[in-house]
Amino acid sequence: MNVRTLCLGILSLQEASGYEIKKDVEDGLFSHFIDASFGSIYPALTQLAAEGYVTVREEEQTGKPDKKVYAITDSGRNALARAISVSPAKDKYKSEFLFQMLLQDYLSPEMMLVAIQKQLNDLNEDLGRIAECNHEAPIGHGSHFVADYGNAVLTAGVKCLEYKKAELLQQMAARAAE
Amino acid sequence: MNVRTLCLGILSLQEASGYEIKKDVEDGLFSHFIDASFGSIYPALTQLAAEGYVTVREEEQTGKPDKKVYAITDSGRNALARAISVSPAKDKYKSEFLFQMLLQDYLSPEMMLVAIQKQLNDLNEDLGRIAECNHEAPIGHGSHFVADYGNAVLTAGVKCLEYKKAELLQQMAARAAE
DNA sequence: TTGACGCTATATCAGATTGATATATATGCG
DNA sequence: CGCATATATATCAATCTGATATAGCGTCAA
Repeated sequence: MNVRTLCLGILSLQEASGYEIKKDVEDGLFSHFIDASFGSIYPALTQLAAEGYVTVREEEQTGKPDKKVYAITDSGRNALARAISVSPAKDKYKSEFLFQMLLQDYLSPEMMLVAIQKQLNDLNEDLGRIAECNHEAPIGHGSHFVADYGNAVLTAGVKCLEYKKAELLQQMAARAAE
Repeated sequence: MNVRTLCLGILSLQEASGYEIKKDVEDGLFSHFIDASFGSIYPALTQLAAEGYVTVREEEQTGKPDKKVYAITDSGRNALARAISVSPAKDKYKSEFLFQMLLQDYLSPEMMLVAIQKQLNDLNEDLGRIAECNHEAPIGHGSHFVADYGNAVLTAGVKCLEYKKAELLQQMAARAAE
């Protein structure tokens, strides 16, 4: 799935500017399972507009710079329906943290502890974002589904890491006592 | 973290050809949290060799084509230690499946069921790969750490989806009974 | 024995994407 | 006024993916 389809999907839920789409995938409903940068979002919106899948409207704002608000068209909804009907690609999970942990022989216990703590913070931040989004603006059944899945997976990660952290602290204490 | 560092990390555990590195990230120890294609692995190895971080040796095989076996050098180990000492980037998780589920209004219940079942299969395949790898070739503490984390997270995903699947089947049965 | 298929193995490249950078408007703070 | 921060759009080099090409070798059936 490319960024064009992603934008169509978000615009099918609500009109938005490029900046707002970026916020959705960074802090919003989509943040824990989608990623996209300005460098792909803005060209995608331009292209979608050229293809007639979205309309643009310049909107003046008070206290903020003007923005371009994009809205999906019927033609865009059809294209979206076609795009998400094909069997989706397998999930991709990339973790530099786990890469570090696999190569832990190159790390001091102190550095491992820092890395684990950072990962715990990241996971808890994601959990917080999910809680906030689902409280503020749940969108149909879909948002509960992805929130439940996200909570389940992230909570399991936290639990596992809390255990690993305790184990490590115990080892460090034992070594210090020698 | 780029593919060059990834290759150095794998080569720090064992010598390998480009093809074998690809297998490691596709079916092996790294499969559930790393991704890399031939198009990035082969150029990375060529570059690492040019920089003196790895050595190459052509190896003839019986019953298979020849291969180029890469081995890490001391200079490469230093570069690796430097690279993994910097705080790792945040995990990236991309899920077209969750994107589909968020936009489930565009999907029939039957299509949702197919998607959920496919996701369950994918998760269980990953769990199978982890079990196999850890049984066959555990590499120090690191591989237990990543296996435990992967098991925890993937199992939580399976559990959540089994529940969602049952819920959906119940709804479909109720609708059919009307 | 031929040829179709699959696995091993390396290589290349167009197209997509990232991450950084540039530019601009507006607000608030000392 | 300068500085920081948030909003907003845009661009681009470097990187990476996904597809494709090429080739050696084994197996198995026609």
